[in-house]
Amino acid sequence: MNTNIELMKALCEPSRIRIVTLLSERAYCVSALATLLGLSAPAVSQHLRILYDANLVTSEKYGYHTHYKINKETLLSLSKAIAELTEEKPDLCHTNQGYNCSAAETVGCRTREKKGKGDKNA
Amino acid sequence: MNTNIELMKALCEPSRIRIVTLLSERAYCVSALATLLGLSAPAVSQHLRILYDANLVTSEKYGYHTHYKINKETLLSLSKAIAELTEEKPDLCHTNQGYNCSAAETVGCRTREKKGKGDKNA
DNA sequence: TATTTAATTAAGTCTTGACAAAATTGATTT
DNA sequence: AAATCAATTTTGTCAAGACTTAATTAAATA
Repeated sequence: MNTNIELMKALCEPSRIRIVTLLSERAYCVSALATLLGLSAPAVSQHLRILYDANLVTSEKYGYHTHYKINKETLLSLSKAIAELTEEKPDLCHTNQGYNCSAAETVGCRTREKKGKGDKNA
Repeated sequence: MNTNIELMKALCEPSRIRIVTLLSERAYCVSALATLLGLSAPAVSQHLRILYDANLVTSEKYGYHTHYKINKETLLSLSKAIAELTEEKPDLCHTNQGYNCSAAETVGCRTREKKGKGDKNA
């Protein structure tokens, strides 16, 4: 079993997300992925090792090649975990390790500005 | 709008996953999160900036404090995108940028070993 | 207006990890 | 067995980014 943090950490890297996306369409061998991604085979192999350890892909050897596939079960469990973050929870306000943040009454407010949006210069 | 890669990159950091998990239970101000996570307020603020830019959280000022909440819409869209990776796709084998990996016939196989599992020593 | 408080930004350090190149492993084929 | 080929592991470099402290900003209250 994997924690969601392990899964997210494994998936967080752009190249690895691309690998998983490619593997969601079909199985590929290492050198195929390397060509498609424009990376060296060792680099891809290292990414696959991380995805494999996180149970996000499976591998099988066929002659010279090793084919990698996504592990749908793990991806679905991650998807579910993320969706569950949006579900209503019981109010744990006072039980949270001694920290009791004052309530969020609706008073005047001003939201944070997006970085780099708007006030570029004049 | 955010690409899934942007979202995953924003979420990939352990502290940020913990922040989102905490915010999934209730809104918190920056200093509350800093206390709960054992980090400095600037560190938390920087994480929140990244989550905010990725549309994963929203913020509102209440008096001295700024309350942060998760953005359920974005989390659900990410959850959906991950689930969609597991859906069957049409075979794109030959259209993949010129790379035509040989088919994956079922032959003898041997799977990769988990790192650190098993052969620790004698 | 001066003071106080929370949050943000800036500056600098230090760790992590992505990548390439080289060396190694393991298996297939002649 | 020797040659060949894909994949992995090893080694080293370099950049990205997480974090702290210090400085700054912005708002609320006296």
